[in-house]
Amino acid sequence: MTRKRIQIKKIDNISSRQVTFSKRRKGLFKKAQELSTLCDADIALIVFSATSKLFEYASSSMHQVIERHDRYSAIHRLDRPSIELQIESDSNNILRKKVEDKTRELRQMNGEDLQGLTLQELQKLEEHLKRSLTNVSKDAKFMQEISTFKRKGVELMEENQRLKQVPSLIHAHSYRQSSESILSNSSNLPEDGGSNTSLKLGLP
Amino acid sequence: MTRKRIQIKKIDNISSRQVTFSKRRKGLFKKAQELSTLCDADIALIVFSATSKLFEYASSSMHQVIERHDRYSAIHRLDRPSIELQIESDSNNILRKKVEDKTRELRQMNGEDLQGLTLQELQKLEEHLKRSLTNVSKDAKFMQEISTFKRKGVELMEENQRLKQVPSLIHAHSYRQSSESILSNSSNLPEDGGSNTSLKLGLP
DNA sequence: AGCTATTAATAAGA
DNA sequence: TTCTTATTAATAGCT
Repeated sequence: MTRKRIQIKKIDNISSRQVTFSKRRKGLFKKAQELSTLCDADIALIVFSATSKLFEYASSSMHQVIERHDRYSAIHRLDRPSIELQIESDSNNILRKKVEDKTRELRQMNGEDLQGLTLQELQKLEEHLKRSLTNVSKDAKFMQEISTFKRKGVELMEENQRLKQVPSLIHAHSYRQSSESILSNSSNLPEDGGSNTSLKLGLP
Repeated sequence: MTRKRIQIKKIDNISSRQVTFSKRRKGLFKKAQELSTLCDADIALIVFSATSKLFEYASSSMHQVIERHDRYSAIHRLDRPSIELQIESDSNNILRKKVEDKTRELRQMNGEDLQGLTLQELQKLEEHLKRSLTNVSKDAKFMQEISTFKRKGVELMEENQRLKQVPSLIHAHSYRQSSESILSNSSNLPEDGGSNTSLKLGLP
């Protein structure tokens, strides 16, 4: 991926090997992090350099991923040092549980991962989403109306400016007429939707 | 690295997320093994998908690397407790940020905390919620149907049991009649909703 | 699963 | 180590 294609075999020259190690290690960790973020994956990456220096990355916690891995690979015989577990199980564990919970909640709000829910829970979720949708739709509609009003305001001000440059003799007459034509023109607002908008102004 | 630059955040669309996961996972594993070969590093990489499937790579043996990692961090914890603290607070901060992000996302999914969003973002959220609601409603309806069918099944079996104790002379006659009365009775299913249920059975 | 237009990573060199 | 740059490698959006 550079000036020249290279063969994937151990780099002979020690200093180039070290340079390459730094660069590629950085790239590898970045990729791991990106995969974790993009795809909601739980990742642990452990790298020992040829000189036995440790570099590590874990999307959640190293211990957690390793534990999970041990559990997953059915051949787990020795328990991890329990002291570390005790220590870890402080604020970190609480936070991790929070992240887990919220992640699940979000997935369910997205309509994924529903198979664990009872019918009642599903119906509650459905109601919840309906309420959320109502809120969001109301806001979206409101913002749409606001932008329409803003546009109208600009049009009126421009019209106003033009009229101020007209000789004062016919000023009153043409002002009234032009304004009316604008108002009756491009009005996309529903009749009652627009009429009570002022009432909503304080809320959303 | 492609047709378009992407933001590094969780991919909304499920199938794109899965596709990206496969592609990038493959890339990540390749990079890990290249680094291992080129620089003589000892590497372990553990990846759990969002659906909890395990993928792993180890340049030597997974167990060996994990053991080595545990030894290393144990030793360095004794030597320099500050490193451990540093790592702790780092991951703590990351977790805290995660909780924060997900909390905000959830609030917005609930229709709260919307004032920071643009009209476009609001409309996207609205669409998102509509899609979620559709998913959830579909699931809920499906489960409702399932439970209706289950109930009917129980009724039919009970009826069946009773009929088996009736003298065989009038057996065929009463069985047919009674079954029909049950079927035409408490059916709350919409006509078309019920008709294609068999097609959905494999999916949810 | 493939195919490319693009972006991202990085080998060399400074 | 860091920066720059010429190239190669990875991959996002499509089909």
